[in-house]
Amino acid sequence: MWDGMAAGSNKQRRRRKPKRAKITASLEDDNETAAGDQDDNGGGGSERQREHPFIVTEPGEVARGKKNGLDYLFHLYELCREFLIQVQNIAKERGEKCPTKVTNQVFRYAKEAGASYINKPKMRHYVHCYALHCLDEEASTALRRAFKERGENVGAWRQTCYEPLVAIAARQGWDIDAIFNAHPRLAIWYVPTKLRQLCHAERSSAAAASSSITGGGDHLHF
Amino acid sequence: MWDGMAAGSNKQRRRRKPKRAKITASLEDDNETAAGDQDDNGGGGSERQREHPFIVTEPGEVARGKKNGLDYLFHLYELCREFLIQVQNIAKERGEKCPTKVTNQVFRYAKEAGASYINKPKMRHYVHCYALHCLDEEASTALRRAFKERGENVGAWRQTCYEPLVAIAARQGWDIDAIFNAHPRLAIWYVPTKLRQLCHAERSSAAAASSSITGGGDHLHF
DNA sequence: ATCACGGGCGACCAGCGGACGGTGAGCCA
DNA sequence: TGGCTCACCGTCCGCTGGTCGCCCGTGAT
Repeated sequence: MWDGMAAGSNKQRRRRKPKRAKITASLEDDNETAAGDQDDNGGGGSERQREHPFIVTEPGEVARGKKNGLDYLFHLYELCREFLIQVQNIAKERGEKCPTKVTNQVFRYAKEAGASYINKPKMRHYVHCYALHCLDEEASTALRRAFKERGENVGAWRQTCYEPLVAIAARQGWDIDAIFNAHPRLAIWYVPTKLRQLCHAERSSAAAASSSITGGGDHLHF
Repeated sequence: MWDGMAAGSNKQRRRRKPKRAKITASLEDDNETAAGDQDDNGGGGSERQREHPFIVTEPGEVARGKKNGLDYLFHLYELCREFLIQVQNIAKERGEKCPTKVTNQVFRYAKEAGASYINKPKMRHYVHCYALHCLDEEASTALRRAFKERGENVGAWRQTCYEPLVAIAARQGWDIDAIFNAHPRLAIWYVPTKLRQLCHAERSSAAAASSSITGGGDHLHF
């Protein structure tokens, strides 16, 4: 029910050139890659090319094997906030436009500062998961435990995070932007398109249901 | 002093193709072009192609000849606000991202709604003049009267509007963005780059002057 | 009628917010 | 060790915000 909605309705196909670059080489800093990361990275002189994939963990749990846990994911959002604050301070000092959100500029700054493990597609991908963590930590924790127990993968957990957020929006007049903006750590993140669409769709069907139940005087009122 | 600063410091030249299109034809609506406009538009069957240029007028004064007055200019800003509100209402209804500023989308909407006399370069050009009108109507009126009396052209008046705004910023901690955002009719307009630069330059030189006057303990403090 | 002035706004550009899906890391058998 | 699952993030795209200066309307002569 929370999957596939408003996902395939976009304009056209893209992606026409594979164009593999494959530069490799240029060994990175390599040391101290992740929060509480205890893996030895193999032991050869290889450089990390991607971050380890996330797995569903409960709060406080360290991910085993070549994986990262969700505490680390949420920690990345806090890091981005700190980079944003630095970018804001620099902008104010220079009398330039001061960003209020995590923009491309902030991702660029983070990369230049050596935080190469932060990138835009990843952060945008999990924004709503972080939102749930901010807005209802109890519910977030419960969901993490449930999905860990069932052995679900990260994609399944991520999809399911939409549901409680829409329920929160329902309780607060469906204004998901206002909900984000009211929370100091969340206000700096753009509301994900899909979350906004889900809220809108749910509001519409909720309104339709209630007007068909009340049975008149409310529907077709324009 | 208020002219030429930070104006020629940009990256490179542009404009490589004249490429005149010159479509002409396609007669427009033509009737009722401007607020209080009493001109007959020539009498032939010609269509208006540009708005009449602005001249410096005092409040309440109707521009003579083929000119528009400043009351009309400021009226355009109010119109844009109304178009923004309509765009916001449509966006909320559809569950789409809701603009808080006058964006390209709003200018496009205004044009589609028949307000072809509204366009982005014009509105952006005079934003700081409208800002002065909003923030200190007395000072704005005084400036208009002075420049009208002296027979100055619009460009000269426009340039001079920066000065009292920088003075206002000086009194309020130099935060021009905060000043714009605190005013409900101004908050929907982007702060012009040049105004921001002027505030920054003036703050810097004011700080330098005060630290050299106090004569020690305050300057070179980093 | 002609001319010089000056400013309106068409059209441009760097970079933005947003999205997709091919590599290739990773785990299990 | 081979295979196959799945998600990380390089790379794209439609636009945005911001700007410049050409063209021509305009009033004086």
